[in-house]
Amino acid sequence: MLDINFIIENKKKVEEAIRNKGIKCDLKALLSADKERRSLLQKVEELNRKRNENAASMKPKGAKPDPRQIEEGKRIKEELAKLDPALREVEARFNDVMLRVPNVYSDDTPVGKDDSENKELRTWGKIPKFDFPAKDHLQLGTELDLIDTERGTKVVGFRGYFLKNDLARLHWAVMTYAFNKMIAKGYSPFITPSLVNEIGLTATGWFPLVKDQVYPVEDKFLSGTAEVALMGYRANEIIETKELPLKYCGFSPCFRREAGSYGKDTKGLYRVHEFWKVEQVVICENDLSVSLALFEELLHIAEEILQDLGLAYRVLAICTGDMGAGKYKMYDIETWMPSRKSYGETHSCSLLTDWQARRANIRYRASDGSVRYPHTMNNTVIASPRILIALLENYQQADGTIAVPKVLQPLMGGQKSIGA
RNA sequence: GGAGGGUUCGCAUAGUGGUCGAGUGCGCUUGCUUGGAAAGCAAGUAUACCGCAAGGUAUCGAGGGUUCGAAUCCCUCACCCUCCGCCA
Repeated sequence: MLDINFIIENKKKVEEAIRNKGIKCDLKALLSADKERRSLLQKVEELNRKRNENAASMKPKGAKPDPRQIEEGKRIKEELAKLDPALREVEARFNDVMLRVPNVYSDDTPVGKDDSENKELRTWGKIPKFDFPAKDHLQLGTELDLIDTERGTKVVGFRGYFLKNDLARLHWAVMTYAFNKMIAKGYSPFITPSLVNEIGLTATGWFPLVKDQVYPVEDKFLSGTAEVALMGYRANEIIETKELPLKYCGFSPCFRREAGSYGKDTKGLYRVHEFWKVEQVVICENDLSVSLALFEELLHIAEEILQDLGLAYRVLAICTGDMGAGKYKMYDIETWMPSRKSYGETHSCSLLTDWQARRANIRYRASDGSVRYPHTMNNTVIASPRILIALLENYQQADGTIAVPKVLQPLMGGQKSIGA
């Protein structure tokens, strides 16, 4: 959410964001609703003032209230009642659009329609060359009894899967490795709820913008990322400056409907409805010089982990059309996946300025005593099973086994390879 | 799932129809006092919106309702606590 006054003062910039991000949002309707709302509010406030005045003037102890004043009170009440439906209607209309107004984007964000216009910033690592017929992760996983998608489909349905045996261990190893790394970097570790109410989903922008990606469960929802719970964590609170920046990392299962992607990535573990992720979330001062620096930190931590794992990757600056309504600036990290003969998205790093904080009503007391909305940002630390695709495919050996990256070996009981 | 009790300004509490956006204690801030500190004394100490300001309006878990007037009465919901049942 943006400040309505900011929207009014920066109408051009906001319009540009709506257009270049490809968001459906009627700014005109918002501005006219705002005008109506303000003028109605003024009338209501004036009537309230009169009502309070009238009531206060007949306070005297036990004395019989003046019938004329009671009549006056009734009259005011009736007038208020007349305005009430209109005010409710216009406020609902106003709020509805407000929740759909995208954030503006940074000057260095590439303008583009879709992911084809993202900009590669850098690459790292060596793309492996195999002197034997390389297999994809599904073949490797099935042959070595590590992945069972057939029975996964039996038990779950489309996109269902089981991770088995050493791959189940590798999953925990890489999760634990990433989690420990975050703790060492000074991030507070969380195991966050995945079954959640609307508060975090609205705060992060899933609601109402991409509500169709979220599974409902009775009166609750299955969250698509720990970011949802971590943004809800401090909702409606005022944080003391000395606490900032808040550095959180959260592990949780993640659920995504993947609505509208039925034809995409139908084989293997790339696009699934249920996965696990360690996520990093930072809440900091409303100051781009602070938040941009922390934003780079989040990116570098993720890069460091991929480097530790010895996986080749590239960093992309995400263009307006691919970045999502709330984002001010966004990077993706894509990791090399031999079977795709290209990089596949494994990390997504977003800076939201105060767009989420307003929705979550998270505020902080600045050092000058004023109350402000902080900047928030988040990035993947590690997400499995997608990262397992890269590990299986990049680390496959001529003898059909899969090597375990050095840093994960201690977490696999010293095991150096899988499928031996 | 059943029965009962709660939710007030950071914390603890007072407040059962008008003088209550709301008292007291603790905490915190500032000033006085002091060699310094403690104690003591004094003042201040929620948030949002409108307004240049003075000031106004709203908010006592949330949402409805009754009333000229609601923290206070009624209804619905959420959450917390106690007891019983069930259970990973």
